[in-house]
Amino acid sequence: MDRATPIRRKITLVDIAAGCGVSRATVSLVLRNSPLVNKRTRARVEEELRKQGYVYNRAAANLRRQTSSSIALVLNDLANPFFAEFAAGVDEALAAAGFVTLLGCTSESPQREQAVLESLIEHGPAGIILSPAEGSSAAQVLAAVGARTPVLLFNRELGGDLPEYAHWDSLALDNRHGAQLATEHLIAQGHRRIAFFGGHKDSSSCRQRHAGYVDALQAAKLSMAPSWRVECAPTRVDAAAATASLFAAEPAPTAVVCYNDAVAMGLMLGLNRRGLRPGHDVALTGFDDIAEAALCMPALTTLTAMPRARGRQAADMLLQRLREPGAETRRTIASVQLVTRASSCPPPSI
Amino acid sequence: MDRATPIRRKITLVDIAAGCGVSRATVSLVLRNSPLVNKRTRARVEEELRKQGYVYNRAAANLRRQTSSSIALVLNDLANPFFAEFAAGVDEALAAAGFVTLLGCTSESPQREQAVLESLIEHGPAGIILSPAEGSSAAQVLAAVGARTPVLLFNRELGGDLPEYAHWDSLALDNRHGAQLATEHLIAQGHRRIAFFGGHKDSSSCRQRHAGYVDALQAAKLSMAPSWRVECAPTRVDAAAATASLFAAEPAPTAVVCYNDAVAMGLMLGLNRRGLRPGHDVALTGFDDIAEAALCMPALTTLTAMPRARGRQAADMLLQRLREPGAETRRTIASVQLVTRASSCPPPSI
DNA sequence: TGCCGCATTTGGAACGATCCAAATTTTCCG
DNA sequence: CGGAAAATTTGGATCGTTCCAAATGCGGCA
Repeated sequence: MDRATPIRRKITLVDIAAGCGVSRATVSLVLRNSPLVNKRTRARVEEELRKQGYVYNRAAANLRRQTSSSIALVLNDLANPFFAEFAAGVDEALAAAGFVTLLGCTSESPQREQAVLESLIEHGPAGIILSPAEGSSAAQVLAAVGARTPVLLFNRELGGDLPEYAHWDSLALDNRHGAQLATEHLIAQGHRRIAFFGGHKDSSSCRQRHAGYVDALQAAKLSMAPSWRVECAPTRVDAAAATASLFAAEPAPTAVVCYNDAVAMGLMLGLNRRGLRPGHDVALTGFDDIAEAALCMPALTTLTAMPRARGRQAADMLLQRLREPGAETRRTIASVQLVTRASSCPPPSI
Repeated sequence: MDRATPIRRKITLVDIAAGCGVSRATVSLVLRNSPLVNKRTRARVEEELRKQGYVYNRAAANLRRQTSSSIALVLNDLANPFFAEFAAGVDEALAAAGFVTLLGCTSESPQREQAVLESLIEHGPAGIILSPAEGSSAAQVLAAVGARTPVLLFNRELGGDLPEYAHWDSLALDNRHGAQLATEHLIAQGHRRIAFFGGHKDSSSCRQRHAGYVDALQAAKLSMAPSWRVECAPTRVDAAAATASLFAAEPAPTAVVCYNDAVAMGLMLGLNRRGLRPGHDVALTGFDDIAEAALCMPALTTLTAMPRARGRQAADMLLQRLREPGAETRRTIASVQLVTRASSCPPPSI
């Protein structure tokens, strides 16, 4: 049976031109809404476009015009709800500006990051939004993407220095001030023995958050004990396992500023296992305001960075850079907001 | 100082060819690792490529070869952790196969879905992985993408019928069997009055899950009361608000099979407000195994679909389709697994 | 020396769009 | 009606790569 198949070879400008007796150039003008073409010609061409089911070949156009209509978004961890929201925001803003998003995930591995960037750059994105993998270095990223493509760094700093000709914009969260807000809030609740829990010292965001915590304690003239600074991987399981170290020495803290929400959740688990009720016997705060923060028992006091808005902002910053390649480098720090919930209770003794 | 600026115009094959005195064609052969070129020539060319910092222009190559190296991934809701994990899995498998992921989010709007598909298709993806927005119809999607590009439908069915020439593969979850497993588990725990809570009847996944619930009840010769079937939007707030309907008539259920985890979380909230302790006075189960399911109090018994593995599977199915365009349409149903946690307690009276 | 076969290299056309300068048609006005 | 100005259309070159048929160089052998 020789039933007509609707899957035919690709329709191009030439087919349309032939179909309605004009030249390629005219069809091209119609496609781009040029005011040059005659109304009646335009109507004829548009009819033919519809009839033949033409689809524009943006790759060919980009090749000829030396332009690009894509932006690469390279994330260290898409499965993290914070970055998923961020990605949704980026895509939203890019789509609105007529760009498409090329996605790449690095799973926190600098090697994969390098490979992903090398692969994406071959597709000629107009720019790159990069949330670096932990341990990724400026030299490495520069080698992969070259100096032609503008990069916007999100959330983390790169190790090592960039040569001065690579002026990369960045968008970071106000980690320091955020942690300070959380700590001040706990102090205001009446706590005097406050620990900082989770994260690794070699992560820039962890250092910054810890610094904010120290700021607040010093401003309130409160002291810290060495056992009140516990490092662990920023995951629930690790945090749950590390809980014991907090209570290794006397006096134990009555409140804990956690590196992030995941760590805080793990700590809740760990506290429960020790027979301590989080939000009752021990106060705690997180960072990120992931969805479960509002839901867990007790609901978690945390800092929200509004990741979707940050995604839109990152996209807008990069688009702005494309518009003005020569403008001065921008290093934006987005403020974060304290969301007070049940977990940051006053100390039990009061 | 006339320090060389690393930002120059784009380096092409011609630059390399000129730089080491061979022809374009030879350089092209080197790039594609052709065995035709002489060893010494290859070495010379590769040196020059390195020296000039050449980057391959895949778009130009794709244009010439009539190929594509991208796959579009269109999701109804990237902010949902389930889809974020799925996307990470898709990207992982595509990257391994040398493809890049073009991302598109539709925010559950068929209109945006149409727009997103129309935009992405202009970039000429080799195929599309689509998790349709609620209410999206086959005709609409077909109009946007045409019949030339293979589509893999994930998770949901499209409204309306596809013409037979558009043979689209699909990957769905075994909603029916999953809900049946959950219901059987509750029956095994001793429950006799079991409700089905949440979701909309016009959603295919909700119908399927409800069917599995009915299967289990009928197999156990248990009856259902009309008030034990409550519809609500699949969000926490709506579910919390709808809780009262479950207890509108006597006798009230002792266990509840929820449409998904979000609904289950909302129900927990609603129960708490009524002074009922979920996982104690009322047993419940969810669906999806989102991250908070393991964390909430009580931890939620639910069904896991292993979204990252599903993402890899979806990508592999589509890649397989690209390899064999003529192969028979595949409609795969991925099994789901029951994860038993504290929320599915025995009835209080036992 | 001349010819063959093998290994290697090459120039021109092509992919599907856009740019541009020039050609063609239409409109307007004396 | 003629001719200039305006409006519209057009063919050829081009973007960076790959394909292809043909050219080149070289060693071996009669």
